[in-house]
Amino acid sequence: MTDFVTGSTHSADALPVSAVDPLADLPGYLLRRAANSMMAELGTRLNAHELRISEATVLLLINDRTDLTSAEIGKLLEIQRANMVPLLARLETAGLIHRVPINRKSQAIVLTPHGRTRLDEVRAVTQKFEADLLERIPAQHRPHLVPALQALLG
Amino acid sequence: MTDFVTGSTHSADALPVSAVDPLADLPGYLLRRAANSMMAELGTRLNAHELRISEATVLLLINDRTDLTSAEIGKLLEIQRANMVPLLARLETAGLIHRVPINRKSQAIVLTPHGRTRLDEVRAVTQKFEADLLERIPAQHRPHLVPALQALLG
DNA sequence: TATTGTTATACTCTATAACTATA
DNA sequence: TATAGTTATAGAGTATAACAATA
Repeated sequence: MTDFVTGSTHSADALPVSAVDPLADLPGYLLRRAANSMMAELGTRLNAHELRISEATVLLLINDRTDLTSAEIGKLLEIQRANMVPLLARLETAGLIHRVPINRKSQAIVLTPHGRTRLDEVRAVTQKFEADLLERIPAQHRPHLVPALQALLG
Repeated sequence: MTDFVTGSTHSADALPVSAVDPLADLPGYLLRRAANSMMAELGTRLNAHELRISEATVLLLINDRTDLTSAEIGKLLEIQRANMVPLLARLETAGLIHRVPINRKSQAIVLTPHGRTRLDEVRAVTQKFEADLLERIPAQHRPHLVPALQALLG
């Protein structure tokens, strides 16, 4: 059998992970491995819609807002101002967003009609993904994940 | 005040994160953000010891084992065989590991005496880091984090 | 035939410094 | 003075294809 996440092929009756990998009980290490696995999975699903995770995240954040600037999106998503430039350029080239001048210095990033349609696809993908992710977690631990992760963010 | 993890400067009495960031309740999104924040923090701490996270992880895994090959380390840590090459080259150049031939095809990766000394430093850093990470999580959620993350790995 | 170690390459995310134009 | 948008660049992690040598 092949593991859904890791792709490893240990049999089900093998020793616990920690016996073969002494790091497998460390929360920080697990956090990185789990995030990498889950983001690889999400990336694959979004790739079918020709979007990167960062691009889909921007679409979800903008939604119907018409007041967000590039710098504000970056702050909310923890993306450097400089790194927003190529990201938004790709979304603009794909016809998913357009720029509405606020003044001569700032411009709002707004979804185009096509962008709104694509956002509906993104929402379907991410909702399915989030549901699948939660289903992998045993019920008794499930309600604790979001609060625990939020605590790590401050 | 500046947040330990995110570096953001929202005041303590601000609206809940989900009010300003509609993604803040999604477990997958939180998983990525939390992992990024924590790994940035760990990276900074290890940087003081001139080690990357991946390098420190390899040292922790090898420990006192003398039977691990590059390919096996890669499988355990989910690092591609090809990406192990520069990683081990850096550790070898730094005098932390050396290679012991197993046969004419394979070679074991083993810590040097200096590597063992540096591993002790790494262990101190990572144990402190893991403890700090857990302390950030409210007590009622704390015991659920590791099992939940392990479930995401398979 | 399958695996080990390796080279080469490329993509993504992330980070910093610096510049301009405007608030 | 501070901020918005941008350019350029670099570091780090990750991924694939391909090769020679050996199990």
